[in-house]
Amino acid sequence: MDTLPTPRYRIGAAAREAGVGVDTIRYYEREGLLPEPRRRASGYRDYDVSAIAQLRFIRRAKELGFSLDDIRELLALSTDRNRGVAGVKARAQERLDDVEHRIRELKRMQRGLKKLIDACPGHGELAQCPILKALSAKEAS
Amino acid sequence: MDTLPTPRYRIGAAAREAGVGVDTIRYYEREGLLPEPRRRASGYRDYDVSAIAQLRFIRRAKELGFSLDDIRELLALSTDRNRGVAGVKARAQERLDDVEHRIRELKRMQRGLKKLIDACPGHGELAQCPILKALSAKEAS
DNA sequence: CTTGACTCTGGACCATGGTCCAGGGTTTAG
DNA sequence: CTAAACCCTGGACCATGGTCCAGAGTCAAG
Repeated sequence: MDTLPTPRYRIGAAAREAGVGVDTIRYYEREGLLPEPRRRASGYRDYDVSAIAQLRFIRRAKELGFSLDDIRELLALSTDRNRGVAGVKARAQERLDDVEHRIRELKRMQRGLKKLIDACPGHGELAQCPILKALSAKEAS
Repeated sequence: MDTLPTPRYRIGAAAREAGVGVDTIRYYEREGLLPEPRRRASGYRDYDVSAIAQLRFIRRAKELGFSLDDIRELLALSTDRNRGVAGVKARAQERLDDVEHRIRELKRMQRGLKKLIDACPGHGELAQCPILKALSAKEAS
């Protein structure tokens, strides 16, 4: 049996499939996050499913809090036979530590804000507002 | 008894007191986050404790996740006798909602990352790496 | 064969939150 | 009196992550 022709995408279709903008794709290519795709005779970029997958990878990684720099590195590791798996795991662990740190920070904020909101009657003199008091804003000059 | 002379600060001292940079203070002033201070005969900015307090307010609010836009609004509310207290409380509530939303998002990331890390042996074939698999990165072209 | 939708390139532009610099004047310690 | 440390202004510059534009070529439907 002969292989089915794999689907091909022009940039617009690829963008729709991956849920990103056309300009974003070209931007990622410039930034080295996406390999340069084949070109059609017309000069149009010609993507296959693996490019779509990589775009989704980038999107998901971004959702996991990776910066584009992080992602570039992750992609590089994914083609490095030596440092590969261990490197990827280490990156992921770093990202997890970072995420957990951010959760702790946000919980601190949450406690702070809750305390202020609970203490605030929501009416009355500005001078009595515990939120402003706590933040101690004053006019100068 | 006569009033004690209130302490006065030049921009450098104010910056040290508030824990921000000199350029940052001038930036906040340009952006309308800090009132224009008095000037000395020399033209030097002349701050008092309330300006220091306001700088600390800005710093703390930023730590609570407020953007400079948010903070500008908070400062405006704090001088608005009508919408004042209720407005401030509402802003704080919005910020709390936002913080809680971000905590939920980060916990989602945390679960995702944990699952990947636990599944990854840390060695072996790249092709077998569950982290890369999950993110489905492939080379195109 | 025309029209509209799509694509190309190179480069400008956006918001955010600063940071740095040049070319001056001021203040203070020794 | 001088040198160091400080301050002034206006404007350039930085990273991040895109977004938009002009002017030109390509492609599909009717």
